Amino acid sequence: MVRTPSTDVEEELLRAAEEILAAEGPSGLTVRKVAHGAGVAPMGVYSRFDGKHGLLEVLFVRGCRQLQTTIAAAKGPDATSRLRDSCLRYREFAVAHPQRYRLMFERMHEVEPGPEALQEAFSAFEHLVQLVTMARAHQPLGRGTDVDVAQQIWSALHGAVSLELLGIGFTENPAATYSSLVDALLSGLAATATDTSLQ
Amino acid sequence: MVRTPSTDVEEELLRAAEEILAAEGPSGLTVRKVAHGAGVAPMGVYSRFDGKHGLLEVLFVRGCRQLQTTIAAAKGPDATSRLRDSCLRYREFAVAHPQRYRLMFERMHEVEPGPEALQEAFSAFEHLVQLVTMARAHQPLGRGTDVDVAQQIWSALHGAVSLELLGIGFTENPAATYSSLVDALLSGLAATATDTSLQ
DNA sequence: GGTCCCTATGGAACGGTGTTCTATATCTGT
DNA sequence: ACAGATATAGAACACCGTTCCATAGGGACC
Repeated sequence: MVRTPSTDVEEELLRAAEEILAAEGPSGLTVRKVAHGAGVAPMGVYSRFDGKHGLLEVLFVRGCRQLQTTIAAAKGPDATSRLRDSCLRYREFAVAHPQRYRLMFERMHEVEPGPEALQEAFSAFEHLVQLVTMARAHQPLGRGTDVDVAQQIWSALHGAVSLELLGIGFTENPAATYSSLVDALLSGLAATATDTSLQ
Repeated sequence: MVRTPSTDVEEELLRAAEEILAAEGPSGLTVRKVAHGAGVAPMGVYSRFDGKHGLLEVLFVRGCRQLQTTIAAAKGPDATSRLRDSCLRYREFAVAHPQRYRLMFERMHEVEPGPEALQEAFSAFEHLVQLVTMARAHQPLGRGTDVDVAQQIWSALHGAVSLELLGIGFTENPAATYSSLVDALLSGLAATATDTSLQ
């Protein structure tokens, strides 16, 4: 029924798209360039995906999974240190794949991820929530629900990474400043913790 | 020598641009729309400003000044509480003028502010640095230079605001989560402070 | 006041974008 | 081998920022 393509065009399009993204950034990601890189006419992007929007959505989901994988690899003797290690790996991912991070967050308005993409993609955030839950099992951490605390941590991480990628960081050693921020926030969350039984 | 324009076209263009920005967001800001709104041909944007880039740069500088004004209005009995109030006003500005904040940071790659725009515009950040300096005169606050600490604070504020404006905040009460984040970070900075004489 | 000239402007045109349409070439099933 | 469906290539469309150029308009001088 379904004609099997001679070459897997979808994979070729995604390969070309990620190559262009890494080389030229989100601005260079045009339908014509991606199609040309895959040896296909622009129409292929519409038959295989839902136009540029669908292509970007796939790249968005892929990026979120990579980010989750990076964070999930955090190691440490206890839950708190694993949470801290996850925070540090968050920046390492963004620094290692700046164009991908830009596409996912700075240019999220172009991606316009649908509910399914957001839901399935942001299990990365739920993983952070789990880290918070486990850390809270051993020590108090912040106010509000686990989601609230995870959101606060994510906010700080994203803000630091975002400003650094935007090039408007005024600090000399971004990694050290980032690390200090993580230490200060986690320390402050432990200090300002309240009863979590109400969550 | 210079022909005086019948109406101040520059002001009219900026008025139309800010009107469109507030109504439709950065995506709706097209040269043709702005020129039409000002009753001028698109060419006017190039004779009065340096094309769309120059127009966006002016909007960027204006936004930074508004942000600085908002933050500078912070009140409090001591420097620490003024710093905390400034942090809260930061979010209030973003929530009150979301499209402007988006243009300034989320779409900064379209604005491409030049060195002069960055220098004169980001005196807002220097104001934050001054707040940190004054707060540190009364209590220890964080590690590193005043700029380092200010950068950490700004990172957290921007990250929280950015995620909220992106619509990927999973918390129920964004204002409360934001306030908790500020409290936790300031508390943590005070707790993780080291000798600042090395700055 | 009349004339000339310069300048700023309006409108068309250009290259590029995402998207759509349609004729065609190709592959599948009989 | 043939008939039919299908995916594709290429042109076309609307929009974007930008540029070019003829022209209408006001300022300077007589």
